[in-house]
Amino acid sequence: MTRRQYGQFCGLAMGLDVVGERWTLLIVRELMAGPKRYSDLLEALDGIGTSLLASRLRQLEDAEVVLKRRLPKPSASLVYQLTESGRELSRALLPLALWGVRHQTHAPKQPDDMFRAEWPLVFIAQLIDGDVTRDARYTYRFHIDGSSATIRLRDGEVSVTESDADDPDGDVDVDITMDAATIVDVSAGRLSLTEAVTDGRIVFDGNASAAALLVEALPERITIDSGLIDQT
Amino acid sequence: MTRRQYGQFCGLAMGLDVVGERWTLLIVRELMAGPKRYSDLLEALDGIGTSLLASRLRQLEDAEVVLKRRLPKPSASLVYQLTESGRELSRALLPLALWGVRHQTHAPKQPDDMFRAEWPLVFIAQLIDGDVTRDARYTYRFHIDGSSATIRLRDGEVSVTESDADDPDGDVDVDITMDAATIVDVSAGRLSLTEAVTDGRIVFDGNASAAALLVEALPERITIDSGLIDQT
DNA sequence: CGGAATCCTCTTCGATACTG
DNA sequence: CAGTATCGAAGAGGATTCCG
Repeated sequence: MTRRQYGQFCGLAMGLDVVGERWTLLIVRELMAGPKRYSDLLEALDGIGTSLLASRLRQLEDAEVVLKRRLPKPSASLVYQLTESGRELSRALLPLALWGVRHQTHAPKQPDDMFRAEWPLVFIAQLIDGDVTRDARYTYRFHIDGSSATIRLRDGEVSVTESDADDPDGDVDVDITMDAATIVDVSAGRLSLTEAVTDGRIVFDGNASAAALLVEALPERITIDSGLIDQT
Repeated sequence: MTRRQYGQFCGLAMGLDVVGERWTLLIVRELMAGPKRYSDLLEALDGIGTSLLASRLRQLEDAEVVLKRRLPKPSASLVYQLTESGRELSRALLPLALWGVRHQTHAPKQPDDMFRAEWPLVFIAQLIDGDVTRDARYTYRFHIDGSSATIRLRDGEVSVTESDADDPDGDVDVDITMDAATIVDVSAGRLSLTEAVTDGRIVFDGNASAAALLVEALPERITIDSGLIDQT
């Protein structure tokens, strides 16, 4: 069984041969918030159908975008995670995600739309200026429309993970609360970060200097070019 | 008939709801080389099938990524072209295309792979540094594996168009010849521009200072981050 | 002739059921 | 928990036909 390919000698077409099918890039997005198990993916990607997920994961493994790994001792569960190539792909998705949120926000939020706090955060995390956060070791827990996710700054690295809202996890420095419409307005550049804060649409609670550092490390206003600015 | 949507309140998912279906992004890539007629698109996108092309164009019009326009007087033919939103999308595709060419070049080139000189050039043109070319008015004709395309620098703007190799078009300043493997190696960063020139894999013929300007305006070596560097 | 709509076949997707 | 098997529905590919 040979998958449908475009048969074009072109970077975009070759990329789409690998990650252009339905659901594939959303699986990659899920794994941008750390390694996940098969059933985590199945739960996050409502509607995917179990055999299609299995098939997509196999394709991504074959393309060396994703690898399957058995977690050490206590858990011993199988997880899927991004390879180096997968992480490079995830950086290439930021401009596309910013374009999508900027041009394609139909209604503010359909009542039956799915939403997870990690979805915007894996992209916004890419906008954090590493020079500003180089020596910081802070943990931010976001609460957005009933969903929670955590951004950690460690040794100049930024990581995003999902989190249960009532997970004790005592190392949280700042709790940040907003609704889904707000983070989309900010992501689309319709609302600047300070506007959102002064309007009370984003509420910080906890270590004030940690909160200030995060605001300083993010662009004041996200533009379509934010994803194009070199972050080295 | 309601199109298949992901139903997720996420920028990437919303973007893919519009441009994530088969062929859609390749239609956008075609229009990055200027307005084209229906039958031009049908010819360039081998295998698409006429009714699918019509349907995709209608979706892109509805999403205001593409618009249909009647050309003035003499030709009076219908052309499709990118809107401002479509041009922003095309900028967001550069990192994805660079990822694709870097990680997914299977064999050097399958003998039955389609190829057009404009395909790599619409992306490479985005890497041209506008500060360097601000006052230049040069025309470069590329000849790659039997296919030709033209890059024009005008008033700080860069445009790419397809061109018939034997089109007289007397305003060409430099002819640039290479094979498809070379431009892919350069795009993937496996070969630097000066290496390619000194190895004779890229041959310039014409106005030497125009040629030197183009080389100066391009990155010496294309990296996965080249698409992420702000070009303002 | 350019720009499609129709029809038919084949493939892919989505959902449910089932298995190691 | 991590998938495979199955099957009806939707989408894609190719040829032909239609319209202005």
